[in-house]
Amino acid sequence: MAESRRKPGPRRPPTEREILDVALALLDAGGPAAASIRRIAAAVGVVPNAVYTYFPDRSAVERALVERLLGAVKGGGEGGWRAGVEALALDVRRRLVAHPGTVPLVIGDSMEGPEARRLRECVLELLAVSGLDPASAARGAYLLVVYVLGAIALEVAGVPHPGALPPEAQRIEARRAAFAGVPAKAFPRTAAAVGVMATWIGTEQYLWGLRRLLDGLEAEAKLH
Amino acid sequence: MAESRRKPGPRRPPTEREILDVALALLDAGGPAAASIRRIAAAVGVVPNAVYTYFPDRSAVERALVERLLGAVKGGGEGGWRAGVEALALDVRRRLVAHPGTVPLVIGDSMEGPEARRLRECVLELLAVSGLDPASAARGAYLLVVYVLGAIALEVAGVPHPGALPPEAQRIEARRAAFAGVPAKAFPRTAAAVGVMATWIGTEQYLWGLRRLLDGLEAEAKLH
DNA sequence: ACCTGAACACCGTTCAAGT
DNA sequence: ACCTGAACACCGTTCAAGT
Repeated sequence: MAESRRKPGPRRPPTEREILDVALALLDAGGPAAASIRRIAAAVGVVPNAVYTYFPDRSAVERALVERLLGAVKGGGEGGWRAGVEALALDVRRRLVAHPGTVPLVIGDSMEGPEARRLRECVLELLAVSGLDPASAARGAYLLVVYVLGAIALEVAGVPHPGALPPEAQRIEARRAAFAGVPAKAFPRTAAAVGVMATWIGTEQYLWGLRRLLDGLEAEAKLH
Repeated sequence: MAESRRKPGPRRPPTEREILDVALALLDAGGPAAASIRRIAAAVGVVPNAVYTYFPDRSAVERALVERLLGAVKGGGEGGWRAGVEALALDVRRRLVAHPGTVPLVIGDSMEGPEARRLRECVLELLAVSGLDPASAARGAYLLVVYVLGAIALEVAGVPHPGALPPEAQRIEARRAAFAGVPAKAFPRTAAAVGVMATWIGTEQYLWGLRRLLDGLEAEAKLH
C-alpha cells in the first residue's frame, strides 16, 4: 500500500477546468514554483507538452486562473455606496487570501482581463451615487483597486513560503513575536507601536484603512 | 571585431557591490527571468556557483538589491507632515519605477528589512505631529505603505515585458489606446471614464490618491 | 483534436577539489 | 576566502510523429 504513487486519476482527456483545478491546488500546496507546467501535467496524468493543447503557454494558465478567481467575486447588496464598496473589498480579500499564491498573478495581470473589467465597472457604478464628479469617481475607483490589491499583497507577502495561510489570529501572533525584536534605541516610534503593528494584516486594519480612504473620497465629493 | 563576446570585464574577484550592480542591470534590461544566478555570474566573469561565496542563495541577492534601493530613499525636508509624506512617497515611486523589475521583490520582502524599518520609522515620525493618536498613527503609516506599494505595483505591472519603463506620457498614450476598445454596451461607466483612466498610471493620479488618503487621516485626527 | 517521445536551452543548488 | 568542474534535479517550450 506504500506504492500508490500516481492516483488512479483521470484516464481520459482532462478538462480545461480540471487543469486549472490542479494548478490552483499545486499553487496552494507548494507556492508559485510548484505550479509548473510539468507538475500540472503529472498531476492530471498527462505528459508535459500535452498541456499546450489547452493553453498556449504558462502565463495563459495563470491568466485563466486569475479570471476564475475574480469571476467568483460578488459585489454586495444593500446599503449605501460605502457599504457596497466595503462588501466588494471584503469579498475580494477573502477569496484572494484563501489562495495566497495567486495574488502576485492578479497584480501582474494589471486588472485588465474581462473579469477585472467587470469588477471595475461595479466600483464605478457604486461611486456614481457618491456625489463625486465623474472624473473623481474614476480616480476613486482606481484608488480603491490600488488599496485592495496593495493591502492583500502585503498581507500574503509575509507568509513563510507557500501553502495556505494560517488563521488570522495565528498570523497576528507571529507578527507580534517578529516585531518584538525591534531595537527601541534605533526605532523608538516603531517599538512603541508594536502592539498595533501586529494587527496590520488583520481584517480590522483592512477595514480601517478602507474607511479612511472612503472618508477622503467623501470629503472630495462634498467639496464639489 | 564581431567576436568581442565577453567584455574584457573584471578579471579579479568581483565585489558584492559589483554583483548587485550587474543583477540590477540584468533586471532592468531583461526582466526578472534575466537576473538569474547563472547570468549574473557570466556577466561578472565568474562560474555560476562562485556567486554562492557572496550570497547564500538567489533570494539573498534579491533582498540585498531591495535594501540598496530602499536605502537610497531620502525623506523630505521642509513643510508640514503632509508635505513630508508626499515627498517621501514621491521619492519611493521615482526610485522604484526606475527599476520596474524590483517592485515585486520589494513587495515580496514585506517591508521587513532594515531599510524598510528605517522608512517606516520616518513615516511614524511624520505622523506623530499629525494629531493622530499613536494607534491611529501606526495604522496610518501602514495604510501609506499599502498605498505607495500598491500604486507602484499596478503602475509597473502593465509594462509590455521587461526593460526600463518608457516615459510617463508614452505609457499614458498606450493605455488610452488599450482602453479605447472597451465595449460601451457592456461597460458603460468604464467606457465613459476612458479619458481619466488613461492617466491612472501617472504622477497626477498618484498624488491625487495620496491626498485623498491624507484627507481621510486628517479627518480621523480631528475627530480624536 | 489530442496525445506521445525526444530534445533544446535553460534554471538553482550542491559537492569535492583546488589555490 | 574564493574559485573551478561536474553533477543533480528541475524548468518552459518546440518539433515530429502518431491516433
